[in-house]
Amino acid sequence: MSLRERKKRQTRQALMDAAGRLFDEQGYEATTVDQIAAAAGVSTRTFFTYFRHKADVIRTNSVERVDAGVAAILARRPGEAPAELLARAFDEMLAESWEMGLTAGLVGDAYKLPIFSPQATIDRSNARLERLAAALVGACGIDRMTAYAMVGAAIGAVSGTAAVSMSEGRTDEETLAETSRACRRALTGF
Amino acid sequence: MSLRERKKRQTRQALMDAAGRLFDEQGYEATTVDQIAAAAGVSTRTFFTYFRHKADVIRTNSVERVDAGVAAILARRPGEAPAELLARAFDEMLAESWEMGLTAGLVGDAYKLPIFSPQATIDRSNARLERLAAALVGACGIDRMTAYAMVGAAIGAVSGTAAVSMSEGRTDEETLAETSRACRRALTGF
DNA sequence: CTGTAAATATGCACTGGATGCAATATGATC
DNA sequence: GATCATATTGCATCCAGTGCATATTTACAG
Repeated sequence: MSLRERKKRQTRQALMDAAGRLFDEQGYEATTVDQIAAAAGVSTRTFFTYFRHKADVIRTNSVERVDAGVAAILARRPGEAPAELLARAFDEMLAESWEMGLTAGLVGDAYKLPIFSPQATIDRSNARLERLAAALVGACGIDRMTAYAMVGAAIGAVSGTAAVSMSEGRTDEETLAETSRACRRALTGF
Repeated sequence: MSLRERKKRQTRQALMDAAGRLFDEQGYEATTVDQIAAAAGVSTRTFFTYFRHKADVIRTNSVERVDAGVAAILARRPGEAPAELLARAFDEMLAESWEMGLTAGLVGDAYKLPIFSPQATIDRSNARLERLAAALVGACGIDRMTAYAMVGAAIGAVSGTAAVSMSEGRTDEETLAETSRACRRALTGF
């Protein structure tokens, strides 16, 4: 790997680390991009060459987690039902999510559809939805609509459960178990 | 109703009308709050006394639609299963949503959990999730966690389906039917 | 080692959303 | 009509995000 590439990764990581630390310390809203950039030792302008939005510095993590989910889907066991396969994939993602200490990283800010202008393309933040759904279509041969509905339902169930679980002060382990269960129920019926 | 109250409603409605028209004409992003306020004949600052955020001028509609959903839940038929009840409630909301011409109004920007800072309260935009879940708990006596998971799954399924349906250029009627179906499947199993 | 081209980083100006505050206007009340 | 509460407004300010021009750094050829 070239020096250039190494430096880029280094800067990117420094920004993510600084952001994570500052968000933990002072909360997301209270942290400015200026602070993150300063803590990472680069200019504010440079932050935006690495991340489109302030929130992207978080989502990038989830992108990597979605990789795990996609991988799990692609490793489908012969004959495995789509619902069960997706549930397993979510378990992978959730586990990794918590390992990284980003409690709601996977679920937070999950959707951001363009509300008006039908011609608007789906927001980047929907990339995870799209990737998982596409993998599911490829692995199981189900139709797109169903795949999107399944992934949407799973994310929604996880999100809703995480919200209530955290608000009730559960531990991370409990929350993890609850979200996993909710995800399965969303896919196989309540 | 007092003159004061009437004027307030009038101004509020004028802002919502202006926003809806401008959003339709030029898209959400391209429309500035300045334009909305000007079109409604008030100052920019006044816009923010009526709506917290630019997006609220839309969400207000969806709040009213959630009213319909809550009402449907509260009118539970004796012995009706929670999943079926919630599915019916979503049908009400979706139908009203499309009637109002806000294609993705119900689903767009559905979740916005506070990602970090565990002590942060759930974002207002989750109000609809909370209201529906609370109604479901009250009407059926199921536990909170399950209720949140169900509502989350339903919203997620609708959201995911709407995204793909719109991106494929379906008509509103088709999208409505697809989302309704997806919602049911999320609640009763894929 | 040096000069050059490409990629990166930075500063600066500017737009747009959002908030706080103080001043002003308007409806309610007596 | 005087007075009080409430709305409205302008203004200053903060922060996210973008465009553009400039400077700095890396890659690479000679």
